[in-house]
Amino acid sequence: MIRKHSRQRDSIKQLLMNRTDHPTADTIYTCVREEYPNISLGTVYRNLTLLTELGEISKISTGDGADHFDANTQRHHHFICTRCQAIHDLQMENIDSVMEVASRHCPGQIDTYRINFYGICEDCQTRETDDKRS
Amino acid sequence: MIRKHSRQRDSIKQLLMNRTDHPTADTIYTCVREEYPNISLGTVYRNLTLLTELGEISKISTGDGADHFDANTQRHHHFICTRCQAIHDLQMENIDSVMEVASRHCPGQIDTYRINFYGICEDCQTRETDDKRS
DNA sequence: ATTAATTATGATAATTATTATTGTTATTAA
DNA sequence: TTAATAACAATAATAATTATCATAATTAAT
Repeated sequence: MIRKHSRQRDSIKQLLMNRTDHPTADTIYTCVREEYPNISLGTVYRNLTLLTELGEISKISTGDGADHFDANTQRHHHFICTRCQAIHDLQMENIDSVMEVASRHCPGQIDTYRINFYGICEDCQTRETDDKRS
Repeated sequence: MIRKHSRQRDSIKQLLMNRTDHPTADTIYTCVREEYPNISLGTVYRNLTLLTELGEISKISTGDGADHFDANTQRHHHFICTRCQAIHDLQMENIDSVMEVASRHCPGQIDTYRINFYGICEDCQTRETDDKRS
């Protein structure tokens, strides 16, 4: 299955590399349309799936609506605000030891893992304080 | 918002408490229909959402298709087979230290976290070996 | 026990997120 | 330049979930 180059795919990947939030397919579609007004949402999905399979980007499922995408493929985890749904990258020390702990009672071979941390982000906390004040 | 009791909700929760796999709304619907043949899929979804909000059950999003549900509300994590999609509960030692590690660079207050471990389960590994043999 | 108030239900329509189909266009290698 | 084919845009289809609404079940007060 030889791949051909495509401007649309490049544009999608570039967009994703230039931002640290983690847009959904639909948001990416809206943005890429500024460069390619005729791009189809199907093309966005197709390429996001392809790039994910190739390991060039990764998919984040928060369990709340649409999937999000991330061009940072190094192992890292996410903090998800349960109020505004924003997803923040979490820079953190290596904790692969959790894999070993998990392995001890695991009915299978663990290849990888993902951690989602949930809470209220600083912006929402600030906003809350402001709201009370006014 | 006072709640009224409902037999259907009881049945859904009971079903979930009697099994350790983690059925989807649709599977739950099929099973509960044996007791309540006229129950509607909407009722299943409504009650699963309600029970989740009340903290009596929890929702598992694997990032692959439909959400799954779990009546075990104690903090635990999951091993997801990337071949057969089975979800296994992972009994494991307390690793809340990861929250502290994460907190150090986290732009907000962490309330909770979820870990999904991914890999091939023993059943699928065995099946693979058998397939090669035959 | 009867009634009144209201939540929950079943049936079904609507919505959201995503994938599949198809005829056309762009990319690549010869 | 052309031939082969991957990728495209447009759009239909599907899957998962939520919303609507008239009726039934539950609860609290008589």
